[in-house]
Amino acid sequence: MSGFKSDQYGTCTFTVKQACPIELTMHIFGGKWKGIILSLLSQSPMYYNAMRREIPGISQRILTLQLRDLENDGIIEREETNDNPKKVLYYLTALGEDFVPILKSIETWGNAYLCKKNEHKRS
Amino acid sequence: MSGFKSDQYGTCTFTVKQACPIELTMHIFGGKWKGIILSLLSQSPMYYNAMRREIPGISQRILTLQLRDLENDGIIEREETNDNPKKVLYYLTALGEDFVPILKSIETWGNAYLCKKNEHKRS
DNA sequence: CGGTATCCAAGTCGATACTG
DNA sequence: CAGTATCGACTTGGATACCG
Repeated sequence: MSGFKSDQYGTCTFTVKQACPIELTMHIFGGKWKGIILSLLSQSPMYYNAMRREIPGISQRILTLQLRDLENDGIIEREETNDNPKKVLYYLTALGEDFVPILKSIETWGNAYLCKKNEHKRS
Repeated sequence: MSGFKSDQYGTCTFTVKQACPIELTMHIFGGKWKGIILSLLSQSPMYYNAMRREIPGISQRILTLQLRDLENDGIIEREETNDNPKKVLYYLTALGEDFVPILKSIETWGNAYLCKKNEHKRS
């Protein structure tokens, strides 16, 4: 992806009219871990450390980065508790909820794809 | 994305079971121009140069690369004519066709997103 | 017409260490 | 607990030139 900040998409000037929102959406959800994050948050709101535990292999830096991206793009929101030390709860916005059905279709397609590939290997 | 070749996904070992096919799918369709390419091919099969004309700003190298990716992942196929000079027709496979409805949902979501963002700017 | 080859810039991820 | 800072590695995309 090439140097776009989310806010710049408002002035997108593609001549292929319908392609632009697709690229935008793929850019928003295309981070390496964003699918996992979204599918976790689609089940219930979740605290930062709970997410880390549910996503083995992700580093603190990367989790924070991806969460910031999603927050800046209006897909999730964060809410700090008053505990000490504080905890931060993440949850989907309405915009994020709207994407969940699409995420499910994507998951379904991916599973079908894996099946077909495995068929190929066996033959 | 991190060094995965498509074929390696068959041995994916994520503990978050459902997240893997999502990441796989986003990886297959996540290239910068793949959305545009797919939405063009969803309308009709298309020759290489016709695609170039319909996607202003893409270079030959990149178009070829993205087409190769999609071909290797089983989303599109190519067919050379016997003309001289030869022409190459690209078209969706069944697997690719299956993704078209999802692409439409993604486009719809993206348009809704752009609307909301523009509302924000005006207020 | 439909590509390759080369070379470079930018983006993205990751490991590690440190902090309020 | 939930980050930030730094630095390095790899991937992706782009400009340009050339080829069968």
